[in-house]
Amino acid sequence: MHKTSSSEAIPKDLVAASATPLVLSILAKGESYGYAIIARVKELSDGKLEWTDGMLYPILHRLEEQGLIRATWRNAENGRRRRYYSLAAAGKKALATQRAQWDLVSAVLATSWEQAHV
Amino acid sequence: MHKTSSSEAIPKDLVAASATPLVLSILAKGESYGYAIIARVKELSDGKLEWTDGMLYPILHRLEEQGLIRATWRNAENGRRRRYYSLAAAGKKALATQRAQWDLVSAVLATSWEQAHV
DNA sequence: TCTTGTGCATAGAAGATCTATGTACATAGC
DNA sequence: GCTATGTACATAGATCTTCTATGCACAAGA
Repeated sequence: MHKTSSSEAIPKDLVAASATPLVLSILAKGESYGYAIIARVKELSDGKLEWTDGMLYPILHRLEEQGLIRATWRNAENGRRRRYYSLAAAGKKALATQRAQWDLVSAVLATSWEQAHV
Repeated sequence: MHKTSSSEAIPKDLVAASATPLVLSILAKGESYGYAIIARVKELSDGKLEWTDGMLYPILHRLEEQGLIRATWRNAENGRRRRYYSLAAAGKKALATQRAQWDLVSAVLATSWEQAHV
């Protein structure tokens, strides 16, 4: 999968801010691997969020390095080699923290929007 | 106001992603100026979000350059010179767009969290 | 006159992102 | 058995952003 650009895109900073909690929460449901995670994000967002593999892998590597997720190589039924990721204990905690932070900021925005009658 | 660091902070990327819509929505309620915006953010977040002036002004300059907000120098009652900002028409539109984008991403996260039983 | 608080400003270090590009192999079609 | 396509992972480094550190100015109070 080598895709480029797209129109009406979600701003980069928003994608960046949501990427980590989204990956963690997907893995919280059970182990998965790169391509499947991208497909899952697309599915969850009704096709509105389309990640590229090039942006996901660095995130996975970073999360692994931070000890939030664990990875193992395994062979899929179809004969392909895949790197399966699963949530580590630290990742579970991080997910809870990040969710709280996201909710906090969302609440602040909601209040401000309300008062501005957006 | 020259403040440094803080503990248990909201991640930078989340602050960055929320900063623009937050500033726009504050200005949507009526014109304001740098220091007051910072105070308003602190108030809205119950003290949990504390922006520094150093991070806000570049954002204001960028938004002005993008034509989303307008600025004028004026003297406050206290004799101080202040730069008052107000929302431009383009800013109103941008705010609506950004709100929709934030809500979309929030919904995706919410779905994923729900399924993961976070 | 010193300190504190208000108020705006910016250079540039530091850091993050992600595009472009690469490899590899399975499968299907011809 | 050749080619195209899709799956799957990987990463260098250009590019862009962010924000810390620092500066200026002035009012007011001590």
